Amino acid sequence: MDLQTERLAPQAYEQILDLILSGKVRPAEHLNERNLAELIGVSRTPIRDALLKLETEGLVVRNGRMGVQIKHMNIDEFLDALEVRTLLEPTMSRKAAGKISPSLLNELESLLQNALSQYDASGSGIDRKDSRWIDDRLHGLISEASGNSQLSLIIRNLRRKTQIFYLKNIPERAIATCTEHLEIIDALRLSKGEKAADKMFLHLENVRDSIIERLAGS
Amino acid sequence: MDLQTERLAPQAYEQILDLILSGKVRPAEHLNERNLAELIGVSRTPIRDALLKLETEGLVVRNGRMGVQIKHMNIDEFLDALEVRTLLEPTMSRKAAGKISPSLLNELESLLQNALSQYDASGSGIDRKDSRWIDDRLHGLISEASGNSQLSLIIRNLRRKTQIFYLKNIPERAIATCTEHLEIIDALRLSKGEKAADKMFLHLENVRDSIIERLAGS
DNA sequence: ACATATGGTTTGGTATACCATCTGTCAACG
DNA sequence: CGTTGACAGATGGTATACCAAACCATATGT
Repeated sequence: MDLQTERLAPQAYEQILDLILSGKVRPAEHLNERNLAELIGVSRTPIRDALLKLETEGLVVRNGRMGVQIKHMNIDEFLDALEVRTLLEPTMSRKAAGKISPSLLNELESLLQNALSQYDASGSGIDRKDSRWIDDRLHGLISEASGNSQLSLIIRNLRRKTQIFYLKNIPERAIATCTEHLEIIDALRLSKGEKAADKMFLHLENVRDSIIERLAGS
Repeated sequence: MDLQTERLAPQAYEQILDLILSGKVRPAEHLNERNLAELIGVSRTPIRDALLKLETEGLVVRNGRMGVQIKHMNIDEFLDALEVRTLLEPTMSRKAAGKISPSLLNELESLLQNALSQYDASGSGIDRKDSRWIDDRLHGLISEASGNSQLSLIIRNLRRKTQIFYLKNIPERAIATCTEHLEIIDALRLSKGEKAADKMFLHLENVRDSIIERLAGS
């Protein structure tokens, strides 16, 4: 194998995480360590490290000798995670207001405007990978700016769990998400912490409602 | 080795966790996999599994080839964790009120009364191991009763992090903690969610203040 | 035809071998 | 005496060997 200086376990982790969050492997699908090892081109050891980490993060479950599979999130667990996010992310936004740098806000705004105009042009919705990347960047930067490291870690983990659930989100929600995010950015830019918290709260309520509505319809 | 039916990694995890939380190994002390393996009587593999899990839970840090050590929590990280707990645990208590069974409340109350009378008798404070066990049971049962699985997981992890920090807590706080916990239990027994949330909030404020005061004094 | 027995295959858990790198020490040299 | 360089030991990361359990499918007996 290559140099030890570039550790293999983190790379395996990223690749497996991408398989999960991009929906390339579906919940209930069984993975096994040897196949993953061959796929990624390393031995079982880094794969096990990665799976172990994913397990303690709650993204996969390992069923004894029945292999590992993506954690199946039922609606209750999803709502639980979203409820905690609703407790934390408005507070996070309030704390971030006035601390996050204008240049970062500009970057976020242009990302969002870009996605929106891309949608107008194509009419075919926003690529989910792009959408997820922008979401991660936005929530990530805001949580960093909030200055509470624990908050950042927890929210990142919770967001992944909710992402697993709505892998096939509705295109219209992607648009609404953009505009709601823009409102949050506006509030942050004006250093209006309370308003940012409100907007974040409403955003999460909308996410919840759209999921509930979608499940009721099916 | 023994049967595979009893997996070794979880046992190693529990033992190492106890070493950490009981203060048998101090922050900054270096651990290495081979010594731990010999100490616990298994090979390196289960040890690595356990350390990996502890790392992703944020309780230890692994510095490349410089071994692993208990994560050193500075005051800021402690306050961050406690701030998140202050956001979550009152809500948890509110949700638990009216759901937690009276028999569990009775069990908790007798545990606390027991600890208090033991203190009165000996005058030498409450054994830290007992104290921690009661704390875990109380917060654990309440978070379970809240019905939000994600909340339980997050709070358990946060509590461990704060526990690492105040390993040598002040004996008087142990007493105050008991009485504050009893107040929370009372509120829960009367199904007064709002009061339980208030009491939990005050409890966490007191924890924070006592730590800050103690650090200022030294 | 159905239930049970059985052997072989697959899988994760554990142990161990190996390697590249880091650490620490000691000696040689300025 | 101080600095540096090299060598030996130790350490974590990775690969691999091995095992017991679980699974599957075929065979066998009733």
